[in-house]
Amino acid sequence: MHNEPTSKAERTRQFIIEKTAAVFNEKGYAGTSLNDLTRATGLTKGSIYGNFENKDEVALAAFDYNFNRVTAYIKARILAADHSIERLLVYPAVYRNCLKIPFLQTGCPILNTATEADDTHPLLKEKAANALSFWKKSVENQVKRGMERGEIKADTNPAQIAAVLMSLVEGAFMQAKVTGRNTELRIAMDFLEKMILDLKV
Amino acid sequence: MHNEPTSKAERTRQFIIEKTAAVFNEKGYAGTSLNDLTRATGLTKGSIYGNFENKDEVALAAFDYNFNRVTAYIKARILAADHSIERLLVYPAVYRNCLKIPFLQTGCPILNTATEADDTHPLLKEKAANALSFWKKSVENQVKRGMERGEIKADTNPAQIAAVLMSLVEGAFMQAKVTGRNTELRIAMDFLEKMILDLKV
DNA sequence: TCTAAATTATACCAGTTGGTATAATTTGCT
DNA sequence: AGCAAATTATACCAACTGGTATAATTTAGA
Repeated sequence: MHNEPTSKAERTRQFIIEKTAAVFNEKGYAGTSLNDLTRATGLTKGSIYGNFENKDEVALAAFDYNFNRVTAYIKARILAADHSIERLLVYPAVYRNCLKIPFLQTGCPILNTATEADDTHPLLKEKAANALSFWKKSVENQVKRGMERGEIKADTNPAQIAAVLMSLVEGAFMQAKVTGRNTELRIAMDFLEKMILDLKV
Repeated sequence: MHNEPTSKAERTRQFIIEKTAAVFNEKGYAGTSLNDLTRATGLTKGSIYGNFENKDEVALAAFDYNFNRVTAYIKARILAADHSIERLLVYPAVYRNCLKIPFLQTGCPILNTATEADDTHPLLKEKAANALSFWKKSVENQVKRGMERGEIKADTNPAQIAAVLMSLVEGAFMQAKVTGRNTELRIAMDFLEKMILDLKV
């Protein structure tokens, strides 16, 4: 983490990303207008276009920012644990409360971006797909680490755990978000927890 | 199924819904313009507004149509089976191939609508939430029926089965749609199948 | 077949969209 | 402090947005 001499423009660029990220996640790409961006930042169009090529570039940067926040939050909690089972349990523990976590209040960035962009916006679609790959690899690596350390049963299939974990989280998150209740989310996360605990040797 | 004397307007209304439903599911509510609607139908704005109050009303009708198609398809396959386990297995069997089913090619209507509308469009949001409730009740009823008939273990929790089944389907569908591959979908549906088979007495 | 009513097309509206020159203002280096 | 360069604001653009009167055309019953 070296502090490079940030120019005004670099700082403004970052400021724009931080202020608009929530708007993009809330309203989607098509639903967010340049006007929304100026309102969210207090800047003018000229200023925004001085730092970004177009709306696309802001949206792409905003997605990275949103995804990064989630990743950093999860990562911190994972590193705080040592045992692989504990580490995997971070996912149900976090998403169980997703409706209360500030930057998840407007929904999961991956889910939001994936469902909007899959048929309409190739660049955003690719970002969402890459985010899923990254997440998948992370989970798989935690499982493998657990197996190497003798903490997780040797016959465990990392790819299976990752696919089921991610599907449960995303599917349950969607339901919680749109129904406004977390009954199903709680059930799904309870189930996921048991599944993870069942991996213990 | 009584054939009421359908007026021209009623037929046109239905025609508009059928032709625009796919567009709404593909581009979303905000991403679909009146222009898209005229292009999809070959009709003019005047004609569309002669049959609908506004874009909202078309979108809401289109959602019902989209959801209905999925429901009808699933229902037909469920009724073709008798044993409760077989009936529940319809879900993984169908969604395993979701990328190839014509009216699911633009994604799951519930998922698409839920993620776009949850923060932006109360009416659509409610429709998505109601669709989830309907689906949940259907699964729960199948499980209960199976328990009454002695086909499903007595200690099964219908709400749990419904929540896990729906989360797995929606989460895995999303991944398949955005990555363009069905590896994770297949894994998740395999898992779901085993879970359902495990309910057998 | 005629005709009143129902339906569809035309032509328009004001407001908004994403985007861009250009002018005004800040920066930050010497 | 002075000044060139980088940054931000202003004012504008054509295209498109959802929506609406009104005119033209169909429809279908007598």
